[in-house]
Amino acid sequence: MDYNSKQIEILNVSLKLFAEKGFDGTSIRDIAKAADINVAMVSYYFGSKEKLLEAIVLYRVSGFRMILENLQFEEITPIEKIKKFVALYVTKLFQNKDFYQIIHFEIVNQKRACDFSAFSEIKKKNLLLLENIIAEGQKAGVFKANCNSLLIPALVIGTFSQIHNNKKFYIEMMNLKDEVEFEKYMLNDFKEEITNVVLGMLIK
Amino acid sequence: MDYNSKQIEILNVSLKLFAEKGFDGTSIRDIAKAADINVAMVSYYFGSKEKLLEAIVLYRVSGFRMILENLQFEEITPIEKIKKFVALYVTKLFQNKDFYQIIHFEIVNQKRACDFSAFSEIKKKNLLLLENIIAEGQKAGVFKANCNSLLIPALVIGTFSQIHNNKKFYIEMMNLKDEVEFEKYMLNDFKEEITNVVLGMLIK
DNA sequence: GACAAAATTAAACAATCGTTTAATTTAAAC
DNA sequence: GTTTAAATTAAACGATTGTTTAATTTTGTC
Repeated sequence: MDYNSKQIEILNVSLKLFAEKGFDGTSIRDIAKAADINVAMVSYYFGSKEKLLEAIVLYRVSGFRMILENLQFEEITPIEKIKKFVALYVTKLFQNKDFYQIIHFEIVNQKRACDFSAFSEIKKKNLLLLENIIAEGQKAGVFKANCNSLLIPALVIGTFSQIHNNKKFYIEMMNLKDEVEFEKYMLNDFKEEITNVVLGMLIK
Repeated sequence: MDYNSKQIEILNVSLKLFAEKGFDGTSIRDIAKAADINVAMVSYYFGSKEKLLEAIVLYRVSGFRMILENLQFEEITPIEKIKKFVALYVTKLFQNKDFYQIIHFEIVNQKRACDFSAFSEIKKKNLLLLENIIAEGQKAGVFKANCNSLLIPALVIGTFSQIHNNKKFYIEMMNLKDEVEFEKYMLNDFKEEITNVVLGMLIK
């Protein structure tokens, strides 16, 4: 799939709108207005609104080229690898939060006949990588024998989403002055805190 | 607010449908069909579709009578209190997962002019209770001095939601045989695992 | 500059949306 | 049994939905 600049504009605009207002809450006319195009262009380029959603998913997933994969071959301790793993994960969540917002709603909301297997495959690969790091740490005698690796990505993604979705609540509770400070918190303090939680689950 | 049995039926049916297909993805005719009523009855009883959503929120929140509050006065150690706190939290999440599904989407999706302050107030009260337990544990010398109490409910709710929203993925990854086994996992093993994570964050 | 393909447009399409109407049935009160 | 209010209904309302049409403009090619 190679899209021209106008198609990419449509993909980005509708990604943002779908994340903000939901797929059903966003009309093609909303998209057309925001992307400054005619209503017919979505059907013309993508076939239908639902196919546009599929195009968004494929477009973003294909951009998910595993930054994580290189971790395997770095010559650092398992603990350092876990730190990097979580840090990269949080950064990626932050950069793609709109995408995650959409996809997680659409996965629950099984209404759409949308294929998310490409997304599942990436999750499986990430999980396998994590298991390898943990096994490495167990072999080295620094990690506990019994730890549920499946819980870790769920914990990182879930906690991140939970806080980000309730942004206003947490800005108030943490006495932050604006959204900029909140985003700084997520990329710095939160990243560190959640890393420590994960390390606490693993280290003996 | 006291609703008759027919109104409660509408509230329950639309709660389920909104959780499954989203607010915008559910039509009043869908609700009417599922609740076996005429389409006009929703407007007749609740005024509008949006007011029905508000009624659902108020109806469920009012039922959220703090089981947690009694924890304060129990004569058990802070560690036991945290264990009970998390266990009650997970149970409540499980029982109200449809409601959480709706409210979390609607909080992000600021489209609706819906008042969720009643929900925020409950969250604040729960947070205060948790802070008291933690302070108690710190005074007793069993909990760390620096721990972000705000992170704990986010972690419990977030991880729970993340796993529950990706039910199919986790059933496959955990080699569970059906949804019944999955629900058992959530109420037993998961509850224990997430409790240990929280305790790991707190205990010295 | 003529031609063909692609891009873009405004208009119309039928379907569905939430809501209202006005008529009818049911229930309760006396 | 009559009266009155509440509950329920089918039908219609105008607005909006996703999509298609057919006409027009733009673009690229020779």
